[in-house]
Amino acid sequence: MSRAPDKNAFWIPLPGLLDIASDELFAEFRAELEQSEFGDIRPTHGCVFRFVQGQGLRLTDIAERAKLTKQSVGEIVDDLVERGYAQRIPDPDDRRAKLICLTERGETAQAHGRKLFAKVEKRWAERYGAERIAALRELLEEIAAHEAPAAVPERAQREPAKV
Amino acid sequence: MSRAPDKNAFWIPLPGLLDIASDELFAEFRAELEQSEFGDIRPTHGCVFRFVQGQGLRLTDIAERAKLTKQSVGEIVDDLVERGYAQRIPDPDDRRAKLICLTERGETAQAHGRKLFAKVEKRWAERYGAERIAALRELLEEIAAHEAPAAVPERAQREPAKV
DNA sequence: TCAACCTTGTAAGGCTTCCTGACCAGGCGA
DNA sequence: TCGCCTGGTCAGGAAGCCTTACAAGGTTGA
Repeated sequence: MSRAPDKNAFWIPLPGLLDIASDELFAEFRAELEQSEFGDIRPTHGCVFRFVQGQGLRLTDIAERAKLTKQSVGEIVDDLVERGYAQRIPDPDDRRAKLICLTERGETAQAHGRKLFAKVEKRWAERYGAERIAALRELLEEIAAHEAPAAVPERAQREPAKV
Repeated sequence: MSRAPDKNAFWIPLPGLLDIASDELFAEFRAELEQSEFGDIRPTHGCVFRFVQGQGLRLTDIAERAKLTKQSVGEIVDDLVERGYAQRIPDPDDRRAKLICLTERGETAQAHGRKLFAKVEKRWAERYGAERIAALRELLEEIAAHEAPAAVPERAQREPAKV
C-alpha cells in the first residue's frame, strides 16, 4: 500500500516511545540514588524492593509477580542479603518456605527510593504539565491493572485466593 | 515525613508503569511478528530497522542514536547480514566507513514491522480510547524530542551537522 | 498411614546482550 | 610527512536471565 513519501519514515513505535520515557526517568532516579548511601543497589534489585513489604513474601511469589524464575530471584535475594538489605526468615506456616523481608536498612532504602521516584515524577509534572503527567499515570495504571494484574498487587493481595 | 498507613504501599513508580505498558505492547507485536515470515528477527535487531533507511547509515551513527557501542551494533549487523536483512556497502565519501543498509528483504521486514506496530497501537486505541492513546503518543513524542533528541532523527537528520 | 505427587527453594551450567581495552586502516591538519 | 583523530573490528568479560536436575517438606487418597 502506502508508497507515500518519507512522511512517517521516522515515526517511532509506541513501545519505543514508552522506553525512551522510562529510560530517561529511570536515569534521573539512578543518578540521585547512586550518590546516596544506597548507591550499591542495582536496578535488578528493584523486584524485591518493589514487592516485598511488611511480613515478607515468598521467593515464589516475588518471582511470579516480577515475571522471573525462582532461581533468578534467588540470586538477587542472595545479593541483597549479603549487602544487608534483606533477610530470609523461616515461614511459620510452611517449613519448606522462607519469607523474604527487608532489614531496617532495607526499609529505609525502600522509603528513600519511593521518595526519589516521587521527586522525579514531580519534576516531570513541572516540566511537561501536572495534568498531562497525572493523566499519563492514570492511563498507565489502568493499563497495568488490565494487562499485568500480577504486578499490581492492590487487589490480588487482599483476596486470600479463595472463592 | 508521611508515616501514613499503607496507602501508597503499592504505588508503582512511573518508570515501572511505563515498562509494563511497553512490555505488554511489545509482546503483542512480537507475538504477531514471530509467526510471520520474519520470525527470526530478534528484539535486539530493532536498532537497525529503526534507524536505517534509504542510503544507509554508518555503524557509528547507529550506535550513537541507539546509545550502544560500535562493537555491539557491529555484532547485531553481522547477524542481520547473515540472515539476509542487511548489507554493508563501502561509503563513497570515506574509504574507512561502510554504509549499513537494508536488503530488499530487510525493507519488506521493516515495512511489515511498522505495519504491525501501527496495528497494535490501533488495538490499544480501541481498548483504552483513541483520544487517550493519541494524547499519550503526543506527550511521549514531546518527551522523546526533549530528552533523547538523538533517537528522534526528524530534525537532527535534515541538518548536515554544519553550523 | 503411607505411596504418589505437588510445591518450595537451591545448585550447576549456559545463553544473550551488552561492555571495556587493544588495535588497524584511512583521513586530515600543521 | 608526522602526529592525531575517526571508523570499524577482535578478544575477552560481566550482568542478567534461563533450563535442567534435585533435595526436603507438604498433601491427598486408597
